[in-house]
Amino acid sequence: MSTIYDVARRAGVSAKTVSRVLNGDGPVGQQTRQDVEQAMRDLGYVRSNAARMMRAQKSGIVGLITGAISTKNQPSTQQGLPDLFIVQGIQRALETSGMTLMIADTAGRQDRVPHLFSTFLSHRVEGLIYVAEYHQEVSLPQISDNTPLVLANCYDAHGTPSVVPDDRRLQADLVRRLIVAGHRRIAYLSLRPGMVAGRLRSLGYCDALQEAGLEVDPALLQHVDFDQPEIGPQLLWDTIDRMLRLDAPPTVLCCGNDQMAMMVYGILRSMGRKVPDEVGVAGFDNYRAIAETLYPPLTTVDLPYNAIGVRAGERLMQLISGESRKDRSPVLVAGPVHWRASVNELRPENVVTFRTLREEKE
Amino acid sequence: MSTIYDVARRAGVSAKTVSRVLNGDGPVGQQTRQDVEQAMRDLGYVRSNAARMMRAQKSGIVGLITGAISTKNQPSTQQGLPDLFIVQGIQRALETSGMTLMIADTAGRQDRVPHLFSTFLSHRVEGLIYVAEYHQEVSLPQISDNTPLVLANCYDAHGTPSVVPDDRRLQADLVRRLIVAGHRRIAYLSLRPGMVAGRLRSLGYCDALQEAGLEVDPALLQHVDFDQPEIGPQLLWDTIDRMLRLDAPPTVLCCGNDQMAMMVYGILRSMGRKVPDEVGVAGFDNYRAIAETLYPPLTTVDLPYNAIGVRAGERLMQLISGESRKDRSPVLVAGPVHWRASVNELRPENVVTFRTLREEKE
DNA sequence: CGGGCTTATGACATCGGTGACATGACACCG
DNA sequence: CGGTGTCATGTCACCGATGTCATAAGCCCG
Repeated sequence: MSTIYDVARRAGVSAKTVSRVLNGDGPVGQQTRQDVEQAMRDLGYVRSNAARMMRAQKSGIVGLITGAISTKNQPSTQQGLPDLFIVQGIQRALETSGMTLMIADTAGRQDRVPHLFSTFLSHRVEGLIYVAEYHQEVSLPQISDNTPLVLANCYDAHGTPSVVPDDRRLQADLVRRLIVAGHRRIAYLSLRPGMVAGRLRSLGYCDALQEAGLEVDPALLQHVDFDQPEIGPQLLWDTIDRMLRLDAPPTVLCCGNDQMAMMVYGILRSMGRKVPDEVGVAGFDNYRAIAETLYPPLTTVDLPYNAIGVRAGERLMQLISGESRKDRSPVLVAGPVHWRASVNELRPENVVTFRTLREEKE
Repeated sequence: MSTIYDVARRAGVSAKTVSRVLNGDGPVGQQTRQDVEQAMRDLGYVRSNAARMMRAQKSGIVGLITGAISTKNQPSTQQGLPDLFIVQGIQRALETSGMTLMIADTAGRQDRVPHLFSTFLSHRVEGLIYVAEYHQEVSLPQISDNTPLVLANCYDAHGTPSVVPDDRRLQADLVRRLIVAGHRRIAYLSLRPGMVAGRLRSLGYCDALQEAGLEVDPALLQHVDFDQPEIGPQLLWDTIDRMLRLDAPPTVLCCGNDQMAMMVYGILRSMGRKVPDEVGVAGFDNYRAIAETLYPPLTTVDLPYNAIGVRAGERLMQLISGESRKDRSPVLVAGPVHWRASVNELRPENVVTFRTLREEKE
């Protein structure tokens, strides 16, 4: 691989002049510039980042740590997929700034994180992003150095800058939309409350009902460990069966996520219930491979992992450039509701806008 | 960030001695070693890769180019997901060798590839891997340099080392297993023949039938553009309807991939056909989020993207270390059949082993 | 026409780590 | 006891790009 010296020799100038052409700093004569550029082309010259960075003390590298890539095919759940979208968003955000992304993977072992941090520091990364597989609280080793760190899809107790999905608001938005469509008996099949997302989404469900002046019926708010290896489908079956036998059964089942919704489709059909005519189904995530391919397509809400990545990337760039080191509050990201054929709009006379509902209430 | 000189001063030795401790090359006295290690700990020293590489002319970095991360959420299909598993596999393979992975994304624009190559070369990567979103032939710009390149999930016309899924064999394995289960009328709903995978899988289907002495009935081998935006489901519906109305209808529908199988589930149910009792369904990919969550769970074959990544990583390491530069044939990767509840084993009297079938034939 | 200014270019040191080589202190051996 | 080998450590140059300062030519202006 050729160096500026090779280029300099070939162009008959000094190395410094080549450097000037490369960086456009000092003045360079018209002819000289052309000669140098020609020489670079002839030699297929590519500038060495390592040497460059040694002087500048800037690597142009951002480190990304994730469990995404490896934990994902162990559990059968879809979990871990999101990180990839987040990673994509981060890439997009960094692209603009000319940073290169270096990715490392915990391979599912949290204890490797310190080692990965260290590897990144040896590359003198200018910033770090930690991406979690699902919305959660994490506890990372202190990075001694003053390398900025941003958490994506997670947060910690020290107030490290973070970007997380606004699960509560998203679920509320979806439920509001169901209410607008005329639904009043809305069931919620929640994820384990041990999961942050499960808790927040349940809260969002309650928010929307209360805003509309509807009561939260405990019989319609159940959590189901649907992804338990053997018993999961059975638990889900039982819960749905119980709900549908209520005197006032739900007209729509809100599921903790799209994957649960897919399982619910199968169960409802095995029960002989038609979706959406007998009962509607809604998901969460807008996991398109599922939501759009299911029959009928699934009404769900977009958890914009991409946007989370973009925001995390932007946040990091701010920190690197020294701006806004102060702002400590986590960034919340939301997305749109996708209304598809899995939920009916109820008969017009029942359909009132949300606004109307609130006005009635007042 | 501290340097070896800082460490050296603190430990009261020369920089070279610190270097020796770091690399364990020359001999170092017991006490000296301890002093140096202590000093490194005190200062939180992390060695600079840039400086190290300038001397050694080794970056310890491997470049990875993929469209995976960005093209994936544009089309609604599941396409692009595989790359992530491949990336994971590559990570695993490189981990052992201490290489760091640098990832760049085409952001869906093929024309950015040359630029990405150049960025990587400026980091003096020791090797490159190009990962395609789906099994295909690609045509990449020549990398002038002698940096080794491995193609994963794709191949080119120049015989660049590559690792691809053995679609033909995988499909044949699955169909063989169906035959062992007693099925004789096996339909194949193929992906577009424009796709490499579609062609190869169809061939594999034929292979298995022919091996078993069964005839390939053109009425049972159809290709369906199931992921066409509007008409896809309709096309699929028509094709299945036609097949099921045959005098000798198929007992099992083999789908081009798991996503098509998911759609087929919905269609069969809307037709009032029970899976697996009236007709079986089989997929391809073992896309677990779908295959295991569908009800009933889907019989499919594992397209081991992970393994493709691992093999690609290993192949690259071989090339970097100079071994086996000669071997030009692509590496084919296969995986196991996953037998689940979506296909029945037919009545015992019909069930003959594959071996028996062949023997009968002879 | 000489001083001051701009433009174009080069010489050299420097970043942090490591290879090549040198040095000094012992130990071992004939 | 001198020669030879081994161990522990240091000195110095060098990798490639770039910041600092120097130099040289050309030009403007009083």
